[in-house]
Amino acid sequence: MKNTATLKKISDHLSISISTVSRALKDHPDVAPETKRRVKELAAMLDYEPNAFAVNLRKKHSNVFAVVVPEISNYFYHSFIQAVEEDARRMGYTLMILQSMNDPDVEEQNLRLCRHNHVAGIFVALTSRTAHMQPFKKLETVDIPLVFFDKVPADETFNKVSVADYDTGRQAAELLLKHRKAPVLAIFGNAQLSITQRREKGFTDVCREAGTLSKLTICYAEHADEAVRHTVQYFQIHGKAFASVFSMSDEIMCGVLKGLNQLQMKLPDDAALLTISNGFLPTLFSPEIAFVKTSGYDLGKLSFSRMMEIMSGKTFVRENFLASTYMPGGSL
Amino acid sequence: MKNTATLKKISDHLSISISTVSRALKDHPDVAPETKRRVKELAAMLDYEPNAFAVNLRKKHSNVFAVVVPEISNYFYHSFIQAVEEDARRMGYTLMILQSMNDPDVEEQNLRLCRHNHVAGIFVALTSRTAHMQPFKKLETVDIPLVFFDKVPADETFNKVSVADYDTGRQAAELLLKHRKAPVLAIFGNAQLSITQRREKGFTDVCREAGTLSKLTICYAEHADEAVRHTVQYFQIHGKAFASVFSMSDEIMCGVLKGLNQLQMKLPDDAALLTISNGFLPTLFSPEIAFVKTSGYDLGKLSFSRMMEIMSGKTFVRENFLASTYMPGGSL
DNA sequence: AAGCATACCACAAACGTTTGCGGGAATAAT
DNA sequence: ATTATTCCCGCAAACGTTTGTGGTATGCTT
Repeated sequence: MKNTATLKKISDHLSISISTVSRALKDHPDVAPETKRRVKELAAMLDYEPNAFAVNLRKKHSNVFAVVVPEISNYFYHSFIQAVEEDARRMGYTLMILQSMNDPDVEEQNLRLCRHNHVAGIFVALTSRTAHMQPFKKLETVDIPLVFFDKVPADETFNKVSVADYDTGRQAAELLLKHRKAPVLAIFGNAQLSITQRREKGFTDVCREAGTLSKLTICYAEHADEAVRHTVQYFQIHGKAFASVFSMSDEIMCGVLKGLNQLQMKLPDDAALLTISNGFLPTLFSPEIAFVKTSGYDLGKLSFSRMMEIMSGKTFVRENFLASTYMPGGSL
Repeated sequence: MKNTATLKKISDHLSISISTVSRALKDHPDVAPETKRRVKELAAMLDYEPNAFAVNLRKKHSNVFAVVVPEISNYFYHSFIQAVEEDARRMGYTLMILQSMNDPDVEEQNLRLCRHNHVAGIFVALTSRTAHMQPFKKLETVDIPLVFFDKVPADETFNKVSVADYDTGRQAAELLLKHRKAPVLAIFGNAQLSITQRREKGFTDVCREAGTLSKLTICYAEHADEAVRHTVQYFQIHGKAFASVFSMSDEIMCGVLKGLNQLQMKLPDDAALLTISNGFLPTLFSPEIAFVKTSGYDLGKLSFSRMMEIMSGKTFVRENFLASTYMPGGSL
């Protein structure tokens, strides 16, 4: 506590001024090479580290980025954070991770915290119930750069980085058609969400273009157990006529698997299964589930580089999209 | 940027001194009620928030806790962090999450960062390869409280909170015996890890006490695919004589499931399955896998309250243990 | 010898807050 | 009327750093 090294202690010890010590440590041309050497030597010996509080107070901003996500217990956000953290560390920044519990109020509270700590920038994935963008607008007035990812606002004036959901939906449909897996039962998530709408549009567009729209059955499941019900019911109603099931997310996929299990149906012979996933869960089952991979990790890398661009003055607003890739599995 | 409210602005506006404003905002008895009212009113209007940098510089410590884990992509640490984050927020603290990539060097670097940012306290789960405790000792000299969780050091002088691994192992064995599921194939993780050793000891102790040690077969798997191999091989060698499989972790459980699937064996009739888990994965399968739950969430709650105790001066060192609970599932 | 540039360094203000101390005015006690 | 007490409030130092400004040697040019 008492023995933490400061500029003052070094300057006293060397009988030079604080400012000279400060400049010596950052190789300012105004200080003699010999002085620099002595200062650096003593600093190393005392294990000196600049007091972050003082530096921040002086510079008026800190070197921490904030990541605000609806919930941290989510593999997608996990890998996103992982990617951002890697780059942040490399650039000398640290990360502050905040979760909104999918509650707009908590989200706003988190933003206050960010402002309050003068973070260098914020990566945010919106709550599904976030209605007004006012708190975010406020951040721009205090010069805190903002990058939205995954769950992004409709507002045109923000920087956004998101998964190319439409293309991902197309990709999935094309795969199923290529494997001749029609008729198909497609189970999507909450129909209100834009992510659902975009993926569904991509999926159906391909079916329409291929003229197989009549062989497509669509339903929606908000939770895994709802997906179980749909799976069981649709297969029984249609007399097991589906050649495949498409699932929009990990959660739905788990439900489908349980449903098929109840029906005593085996993958991939009794029915094929294709899902969209970030890549962890599908490989746990056997056979492994084929999926179109939306990489949180890649999204993190992209977001970070976008953040850096913004901070370096490239201030034009834009939305970036990230492509998905197919990961084969025994279920298809 | 320019229009952020400060004590000075408020004091100028009200023609009183900065110190009075400061005291008024924190209900210091030395300031008149009427003055307090006016100050608070103006502060609210200007949306004043104290500058965290200045406060920290003055107070010489920040209100952020650090959590240092080997890797964040782990459901157990996830739920731990979740729990800590909840309590931290409630107490006005924020969280800084650092991952060590299971690399002692990165771990040390993270600790430097913590010191450098004068965090209020650190929760740390050690890397599996962390050898020397020197960097941790150093933290105590600068008065940063430390709570180890999950992966804790052997050193007696640290505060530790961990899962009661021995008891958890016992609990699992007792359950299997109670359900008359001997003979049993028990698959553990890396035999070098203390967590493995404690769980195995608990498990075998129960078998020994019950006199069923001869019906117990033990093997070790470092990864999921190794568990697959073991499952397949042991069942074939022993002519499917096992009544049940015990798995020490989620990863092993996934391997066992794949192995049983290859063998065309169905749960729970052809073999029962019991695992130790934090509670997410076992419920994804059907039938759902029975497990003994080691709650990262509960561990987080316990760790936080321990941290608070330490910070409030209860400085005696000790190790706390957290009990596990049985979660029934169709696999047993 | 006078002028001038160069190299090196110290002074001091500023960032915004907290807090010990002291002082003046009003009230109460003697 | 004098002293003691209480109630408010301001002064100023401190936390550790960064940075503009200015100053003093030294060497160099005419």
